[in-house]
Amino acid sequence: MPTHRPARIGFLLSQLGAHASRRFDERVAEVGLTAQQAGVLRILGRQPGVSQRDLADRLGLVQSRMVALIDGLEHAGLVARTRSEADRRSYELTLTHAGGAKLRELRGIAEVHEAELAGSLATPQRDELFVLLSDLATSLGVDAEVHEGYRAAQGGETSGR
Amino acid sequence: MPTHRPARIGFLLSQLGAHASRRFDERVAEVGLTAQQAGVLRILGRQPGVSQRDLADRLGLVQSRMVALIDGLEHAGLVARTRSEADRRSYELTLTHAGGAKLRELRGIAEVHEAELAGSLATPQRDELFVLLSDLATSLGVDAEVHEGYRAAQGGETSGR
DNA sequence: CGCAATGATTACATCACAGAATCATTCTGT
DNA sequence: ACAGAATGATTCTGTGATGTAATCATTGCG
Repeated sequence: MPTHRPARIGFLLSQLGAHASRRFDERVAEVGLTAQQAGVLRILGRQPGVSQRDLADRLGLVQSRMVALIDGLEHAGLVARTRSEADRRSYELTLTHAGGAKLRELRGIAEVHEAELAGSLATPQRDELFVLLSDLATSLGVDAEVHEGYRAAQGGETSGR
Repeated sequence: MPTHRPARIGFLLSQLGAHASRRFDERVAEVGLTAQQAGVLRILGRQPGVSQRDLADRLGLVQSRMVALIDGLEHAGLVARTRSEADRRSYELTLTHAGGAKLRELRGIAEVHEAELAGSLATPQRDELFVLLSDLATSLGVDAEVHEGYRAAQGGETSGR
């Protein structure tokens, strides 16, 4: 056995990723949103006017799922559907005024979330960790923009957990 | 805004954790298991004779879920149920011979998995990352043993993705 | 001895999600 | 300009994962 150190990094990433996701879910739930909805608001904040199709691709889910997702945001008054004049099959989705306010609120949440997660590390370590994780994401092709599903990962990892 | 660097570490952890979990799922699926089942085998390998109740607590799921989980492993001939003599309500779960073999197979998978994930980092960086993640896990109370669910985290994180 | 607590099990409800079919609209080739 | 393919949104339906409550046998405590 050449590399006999157990497979810990994969295990830790799974654990910490699950933890980070769960905590984030809880925080956004406190302002009445799901993480998916938060993702929609984020994208619309940076790129108003995208279609449901675009959104679905970006967030890594199917079109049909997007319908109910946008329905919820529309009923909550955070997102507006406008028929595109260029292509009347599609909508141009935009944030309402309330949607913009909610997005700013979410950014505050993200900062608190970050502080909770990385707050125990001293600044140099935090920077170092950021660099290492970024490198990893790049070499693994984990794109910040295109999201690739995210299913359960119960009990796994074999050599840890 | 004091810390104006966007909340990237939480985001990266979620992304990379999802990626790691998904890839691990795929790999264990190739040997006919789910990640949950792999988790059961791992624990039984280190601690034979535990009950379904113990297992459920350790893996962070409910008792009722454990029934079908063990059923599958039992039918596959990897795990054996034996009535406990001390407490005849519960079972003592153990790995069969085939279960032990499967566990060794899983350990090989975990090594390949680790190599895929962390392989792009040079050894010193990999060690550094391991230390940082371990510190994080410790200070966040993310225990390697007690697993805390793991639900979807679609589209979230607000300031990235 | 009798009642509360506990392990395993079953039955039931719910929820997220994917996939197929549908409808309106747009695009493409000729 | 027109017929057929492609595309965006929507609806419907099936499936799988999971939690909760009820049930049964057994144990432990007073």
